[in-house]
Amino acid sequence: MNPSPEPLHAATRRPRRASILDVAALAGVSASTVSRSLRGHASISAATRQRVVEAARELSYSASPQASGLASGRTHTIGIVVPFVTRWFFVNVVAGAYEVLHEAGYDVLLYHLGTADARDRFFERMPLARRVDAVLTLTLPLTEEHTLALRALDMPLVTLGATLPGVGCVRIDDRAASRTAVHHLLHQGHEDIVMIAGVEDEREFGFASSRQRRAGYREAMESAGLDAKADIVSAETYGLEGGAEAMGVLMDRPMLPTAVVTEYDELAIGALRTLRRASIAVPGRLSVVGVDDHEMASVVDLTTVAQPVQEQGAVAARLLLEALGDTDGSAPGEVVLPTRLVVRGSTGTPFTRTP
Amino acid sequence: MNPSPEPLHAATRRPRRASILDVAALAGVSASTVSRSLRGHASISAATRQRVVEAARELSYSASPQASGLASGRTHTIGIVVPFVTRWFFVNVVAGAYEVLHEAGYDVLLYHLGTADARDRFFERMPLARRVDAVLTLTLPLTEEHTLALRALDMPLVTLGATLPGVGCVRIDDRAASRTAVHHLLHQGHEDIVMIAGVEDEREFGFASSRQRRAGYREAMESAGLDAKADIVSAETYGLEGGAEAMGVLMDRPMLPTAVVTEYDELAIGALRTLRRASIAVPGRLSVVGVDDHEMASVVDLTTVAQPVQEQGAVAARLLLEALGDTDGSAPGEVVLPTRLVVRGSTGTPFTRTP
DNA sequence: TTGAAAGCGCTAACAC
DNA sequence: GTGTTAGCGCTTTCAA
Repeated sequence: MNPSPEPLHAATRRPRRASILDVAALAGVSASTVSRSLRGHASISAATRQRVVEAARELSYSASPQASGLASGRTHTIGIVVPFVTRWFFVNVVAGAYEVLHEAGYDVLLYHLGTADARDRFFERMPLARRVDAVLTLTLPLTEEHTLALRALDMPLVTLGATLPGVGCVRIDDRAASRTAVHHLLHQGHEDIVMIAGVEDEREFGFASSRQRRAGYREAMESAGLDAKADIVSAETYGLEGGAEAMGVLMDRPMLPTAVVTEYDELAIGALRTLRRASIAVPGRLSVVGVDDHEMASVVDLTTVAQPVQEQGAVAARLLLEALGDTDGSAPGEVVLPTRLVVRGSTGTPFTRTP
Repeated sequence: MNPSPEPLHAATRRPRRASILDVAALAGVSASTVSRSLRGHASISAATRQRVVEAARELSYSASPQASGLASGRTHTIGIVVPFVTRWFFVNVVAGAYEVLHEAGYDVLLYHLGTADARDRFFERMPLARRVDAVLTLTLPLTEEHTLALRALDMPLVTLGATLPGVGCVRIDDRAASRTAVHHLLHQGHEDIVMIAGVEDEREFGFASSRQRRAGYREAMESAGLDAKADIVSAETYGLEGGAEAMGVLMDRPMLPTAVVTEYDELAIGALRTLRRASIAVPGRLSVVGVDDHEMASVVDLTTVAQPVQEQGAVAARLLLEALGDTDGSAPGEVVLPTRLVVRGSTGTPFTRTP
């Protein structure tokens, strides 16, 4: 083994990256001219710019974001704050936003705020300050203090899946989505329709969308004159396992409903697992419908109300870029994207004891 | 509508964030003392530090990462480079790494390099330079030029799922994982075992793990004296749809094998969807086994070889932190994590025409 | 159209 | 222990 892994033709060590001065020297101009040329300022002669660009290429120069950020006050970075980094919905929203932001030259700084405590700490210390130019928050249950801290940042802000007064927002109509799911079951003749909804811990998981979807379920039941039958089982944990357990709870009851609607697909998928293991026929004995159109919905043949996920991320990103362009804080819009029912094999006519 | 959304009690506008000088003034010390106190330098009297910390809290001061980065040469940011942002494996690796890095005070900058072109552009412009302190690359097929550019960065580097000579690496034994899957089928009496593997485009998807898993399959078949039957079908696209289509291709052949092993679970899950739609019994007519233990594997009852995913991310992150601590470039280790067979309901004894 | 000079907000080397 | 003095590598007035 060679104790010194460096080649002996020294000078190769730490090939200090070229600075703006190196480029300036090579192009025979001043640093300011380099700066302006490279950022496409109008007031630079084509010839000069040409020389500068070539010099920069020659030295593989690109400006230090740190330095230019410090000098200009812009970071060219967007912060995205998510409650779950691994869940299908969030992952896809981030992916959608990422593409748009990256295209526009922005880097993405990801913050994962999985617990209410993490959120409290985060908004207290506000690591976003001076690190990003704008913020996208996903579906986070925010307290008064959180939103105040966010506003104090005084930078473009867009929320996704949750509304904040006066803040740009992208979402679907969660109530309508939920109603659509229930209506589908009603049309098939179901009356005993129970909802499996997400964790019911306001501080930790108080997602606005969750409240809305629960409300949508109740509305649909009510408008069908089935208020008395409306019944919501809350999952104990987020995701698949939560749905699986909730279905177990439902099965322990004396009477099984004929249909279940879930707040989101992962709950439905978990429920389907429990049903399969218990050999309960779907949709023969029980129909199941979700909301999302999760990638795996097609695999388990789940009927669901599809929402555009990557697109929501993309739209949110564009809203942010728009706000970043304006100097005046033009009215931040609210964009509501459409959902649509996707009928698959997990729903059918209700089970009856004596057909 | 109020045309001026600002409160009239002016002065609230843009409450310039406190700088280190403000804190220094309030605490009655110099800027350097503030800097040292806040970063826990040893040579500061407890009393002074106390005063500084309080002053900082009072003004909700926290250092600008831009400025401190520029001055110190460290960014307190780690770059993670992934080929897919939405795929289960990558998402979970990122999540595992994120927790560890975040805990250690590092921010995470995410780069998505979905196509070979994107990779070429990325490594040419190297936006990582001066933006991060260390880099974690996930399973990327890297060309000579890419790795050179990466090395020229001269910062700690760890790869996950792919080995790079002289670079720290975290992975599983992909060949062994694949062999385990095949052995499981062999033990059940299968001989007609076909592999469904990922896209076979070296430039775009030439993942090392893919090559290794294919090799493992061949080895296992060979050591069972079944070389002649070894047969690999490559998917056309990455993920579920790829597996679904590949299974379709397989079904169009005159003879269906009795078992299929896939390179990773999403392919297996896609294959299962195709099989269900074609009403081909699993495992009655065909057994299916994957590699990963994807979250959904339990839902579709898929037998698979489990690998620890978040843990791989966490281990990689720790390797990075270690390298960041050392001043000498101590030998970057290679960590190989164990896999284990998880038997579920998608595998069974081979189908025979005349039982 | 270009250059000189003054920072951006911090940290680090050197004094004391 | 603590303060002083230089920068880190850019952008941005302000002049020319």
